[in-house]
Amino acid sequence: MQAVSVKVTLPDGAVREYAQGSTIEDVAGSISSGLKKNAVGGKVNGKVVDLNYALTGDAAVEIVTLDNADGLEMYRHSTAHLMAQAIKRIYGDQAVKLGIGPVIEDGFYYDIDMEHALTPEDLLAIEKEMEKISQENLSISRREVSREDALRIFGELGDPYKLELIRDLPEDVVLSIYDQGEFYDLCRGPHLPSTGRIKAFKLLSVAGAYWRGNAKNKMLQRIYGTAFPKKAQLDEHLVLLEEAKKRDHRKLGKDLKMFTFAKEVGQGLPIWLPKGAKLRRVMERYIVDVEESLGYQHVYTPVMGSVELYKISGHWDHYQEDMFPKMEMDNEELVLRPMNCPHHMMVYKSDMRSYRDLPIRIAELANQFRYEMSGALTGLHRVRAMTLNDAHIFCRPDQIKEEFSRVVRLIQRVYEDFGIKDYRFRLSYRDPKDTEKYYPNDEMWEMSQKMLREVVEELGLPFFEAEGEAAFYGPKLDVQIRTALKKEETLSTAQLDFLLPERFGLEYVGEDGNKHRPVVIHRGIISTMERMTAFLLENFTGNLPTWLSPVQAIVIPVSNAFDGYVKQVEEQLLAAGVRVEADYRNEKLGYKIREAQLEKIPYMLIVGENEMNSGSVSVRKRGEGDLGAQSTQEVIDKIVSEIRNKVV
RNA sequence: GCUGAUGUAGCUCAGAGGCAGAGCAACGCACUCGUAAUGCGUAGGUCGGAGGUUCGACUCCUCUCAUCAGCACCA
Repeated sequence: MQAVSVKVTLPDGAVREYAQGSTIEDVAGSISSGLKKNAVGGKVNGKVVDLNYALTGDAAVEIVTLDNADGLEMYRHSTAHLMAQAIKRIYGDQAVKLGIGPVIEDGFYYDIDMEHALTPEDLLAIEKEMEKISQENLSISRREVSREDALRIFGELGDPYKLELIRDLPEDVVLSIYDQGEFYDLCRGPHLPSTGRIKAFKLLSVAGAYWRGNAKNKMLQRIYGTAFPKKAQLDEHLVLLEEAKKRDHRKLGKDLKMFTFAKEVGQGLPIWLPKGAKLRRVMERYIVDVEESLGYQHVYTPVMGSVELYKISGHWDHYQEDMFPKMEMDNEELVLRPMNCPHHMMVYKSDMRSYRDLPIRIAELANQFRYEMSGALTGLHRVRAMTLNDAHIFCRPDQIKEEFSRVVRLIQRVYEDFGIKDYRFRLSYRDPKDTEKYYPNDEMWEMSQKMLREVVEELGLPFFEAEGEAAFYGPKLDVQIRTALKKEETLSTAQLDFLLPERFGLEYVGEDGNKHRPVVIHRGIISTMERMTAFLLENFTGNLPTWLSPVQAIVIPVSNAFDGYVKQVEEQLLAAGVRVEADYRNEKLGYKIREAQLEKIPYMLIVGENEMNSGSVSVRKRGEGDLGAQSTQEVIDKIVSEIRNKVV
């Protein structure tokens, strides 16, 4: 009797036959010996599997090697297991309880629970042990177990976290355990065929992490690491991490004298130094001008408000803990405002509104204060005192779409002027399971989320969706960016709100003479001045476009003999509206150039005898170097036009 | 807020139970200079703060503050 065979379709479309029970390794080997050597697993009908996975029926099969994303993921996952095994060997099987150990972007982590607090030195010892286990080249194999067996096995091991995971898995899920030498772990897999395949890895840090991401649970120790198939790739990655640190706005902000913090002033309270204040002023003028040209009306409202105001809005219920505590004066209770919406509601309410008046766009560069938890504070990204480029658009329901699209166009225009290219739109919905956090009105939520989604789809914006990221009063369209250290943050936001108009009893008189309720769109374009500054510094590594640079040009004499001419050039530039400095210090030219370069000033204008005699300056442009002598007037015209056109 | 690490001159960092160190920056003097660091000199510190152990603490212990990483939070 002939053995049953299975038909395997390869990625190039070729169909081959194999005996039933053939493994991925067999398939790879039948294609080429090189592929067999490089294969670490396979993809069967789109599902990633182990190398020794046996084919039971006809299937589309792809060989997974370390050169593709699936292979790299397996590699890192197996490295996480390798680390767990090493830790158990060093600290004892019973002493170490394992949580979860997933693959993440650029690496992996494993959450563990143990008495001993791991230090950076311990990580080195763990790495050593990992290397040893890799040398041992233990084979990694999968076995499937029943739920009862799994509970028994991890019960005997005394691992409460794995037991909890098993209990929470759906009934119909196939449980599997991966073995490598004496070590085994509950895992869906797949994994590399053996520990010897793991060549280059590094444990990066250890930090606390709540079990299952819940602050009410115990805090475990999370060890982060990364792994690459080749040592050279690992080294390159580590260099990139170092480079990223140099782009950190906290470092650049200090080096470029943009901002500082002082214990004496308080945690998370930024002090804008002259250079940073200049950048901020440029941004503020820019955005106010743009907004006014688009029909926004700027207002000023106080940085404090009565608790009553926030009770009406609902902020008091939701965010009381995150506000600076109330001050009781006379018969009033006041708080530093954490948000400006309620104040702007009162701007709307200050007058009778007709349907003809709408939309009304109320804007403010609004200073606000939030008691961010100490651990959340990060440079200018998260602060306790901030100025938001805030606005509230009050419109009729039939105007939502148009107003929303205007906001999106404004975001795009501003991003173009600021040279922001790398961002993603996120539609932020409520988490329907979280009834605590979101205003309970299913109908309102469903309507506003649907409406927002339709608007965004109609605009043809690429977007992704995120549950549980909405504001308590409504869904948001957020613009997500990444910091130098690859953390995702929201820069711009536009939010659809049916709730606050309700709570504040906002009205307008419609065409029909009856009272109607307007809708509010909350929006921030350049975010807070603080966050945008942080972002720009990182985005440009401090090399701000000329129109945003605090100092746009510096005039440098070859020696003090030309100070008079320097003064003359400086005044010409000043008169043309260029932010200019001159370096009259008695130093060598090379020295002054170096300093100006480190300050990242876009234009250095160098003058000596030749320039003085010909009414010219030698231009040294940031990033381009010495451009030679040019007539002073021409150079000024060029700089002015670059500023005017916001060249980035 | 939680877990851990760190805190020494303006900056970057070394050191260590027995007199506190370097480079850069600052200041002074000389050099008057042509595209990323001229030379010499001077000054600069309650070693984050408080308490304790000790004959003696920057060093060891406790507490506290700040910073950093991560978690949680982010209207």
